[in-house]
Amino acid sequence: MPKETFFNLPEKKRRRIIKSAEEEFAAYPFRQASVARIIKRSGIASGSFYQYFRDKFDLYEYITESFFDMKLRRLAPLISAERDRSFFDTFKDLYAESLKLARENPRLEAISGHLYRDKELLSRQLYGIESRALGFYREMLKRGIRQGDLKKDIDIEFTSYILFKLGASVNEYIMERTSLKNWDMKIVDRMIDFMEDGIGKKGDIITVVNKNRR
Amino acid sequence: MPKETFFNLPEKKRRRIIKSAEEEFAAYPFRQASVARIIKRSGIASGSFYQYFRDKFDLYEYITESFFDMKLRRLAPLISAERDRSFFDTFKDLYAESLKLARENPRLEAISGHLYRDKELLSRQLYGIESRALGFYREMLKRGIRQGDLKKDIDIEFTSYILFKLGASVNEYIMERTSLKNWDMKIVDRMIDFMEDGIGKKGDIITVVNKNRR
DNA sequence: GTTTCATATGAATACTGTTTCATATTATAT
DNA sequence: ATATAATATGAAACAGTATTCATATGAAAC
Repeated sequence: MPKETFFNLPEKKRRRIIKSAEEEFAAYPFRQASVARIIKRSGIASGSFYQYFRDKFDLYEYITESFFDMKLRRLAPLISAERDRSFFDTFKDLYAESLKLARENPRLEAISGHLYRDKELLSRQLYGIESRALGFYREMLKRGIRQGDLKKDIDIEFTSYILFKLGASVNEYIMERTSLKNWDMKIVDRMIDFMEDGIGKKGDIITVVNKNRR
Repeated sequence: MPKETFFNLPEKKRRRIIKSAEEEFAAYPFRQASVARIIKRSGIASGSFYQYFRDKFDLYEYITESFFDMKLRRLAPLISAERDRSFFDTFKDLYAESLKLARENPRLEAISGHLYRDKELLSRQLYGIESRALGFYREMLKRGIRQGDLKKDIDIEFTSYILFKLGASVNEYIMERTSLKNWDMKIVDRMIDFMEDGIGKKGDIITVVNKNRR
């Protein structure tokens, strides 16, 4: 947490500092990001920086935590049990929303892109992002099985890990390409098809649709 | 490429240097790996280091390239067209072999683990590891479709990317856990099931097995 | 024994990095 | 107007980093 001094600052100055920091952390992973450059860009003295923040990580943590908080606030309503959507539809909703969020905040998205590639950072307790996300997927999978949307013999531990990583990869895939109209969601659909049915060609199949499928 | 001086060295010394370097690059990603520590551990003078290698990257490149060369030599026979194995069986063979390789060379495996997380390093021409691997998956997919093992409407570009990332993730998953007997291959089977059929529960299905399926 | 060549050495160089600290400035309260 | 507290400042300290270079050592050649 930044020091009180930082929060006492006039908003304009505070915003300028945060913006400079976001730019820096978007351009470079944490370790390569330079306090010196953040200072230069935001036009404050190096001494001041340490009046506002304990150290580089303090600022980094503040920025990323804020972003994840916002993300969680936006995604939480989508998994509410009352919505009565199938596992895969919920998954799609979550994806649509988090892609929208990413497009609205490309800087923050770039920052968390770096974060996801940094093992050491990922496992620092305060975040526990990886384990939080895994827990989240685990619960979704359990519900999916209860609802009859998923095979009931899947390895939850393994599958939650795979979905977590798959999600990050698809995100990267989309972010690295320019966005044409509706293109993002086409990719998401492809991923969900992949998750749901795989890529294997079955024999010639006659399917008797399960009645209570949502 | 290391300088000639390096290759003129007595084998024992050469091996000691390489071992120290491997330990360093296994413990730290490239940028954090320290030439000073490699020097200390291998007991050579800092000046000598630069008699042997152009710079830190020269040594790093030498180590990683050697590893990938070996890997390729071991995997290449498995994709020979004469083997007449299905797409998924080939995939499994490749996985089994590269896991064996990883278990035999944990240090080298750790090094390439770091490498896969480093975007900048991954895209340096000399490697082009990512694009090489993607090309490899692309060809496998095309053949899988020709053989009738895969759905014919898959997006090859997207799917090869996904398989590449999925492979790396599963590798990580396995490497992070202690190896019980046959446990590795159980995980690989799970991944292949996931790839082939997905996790979605179909309706009650009657399958008419396709006769020319291998 | 002397010359020649390859190799070995570690102090010195030339950074870039974060963080501290004593001091100056400004704002607030009395 | 004075005292007190909060904030601003940039030089300096400190801890690294990779790399260079002049010199020393050792081995082989003549």
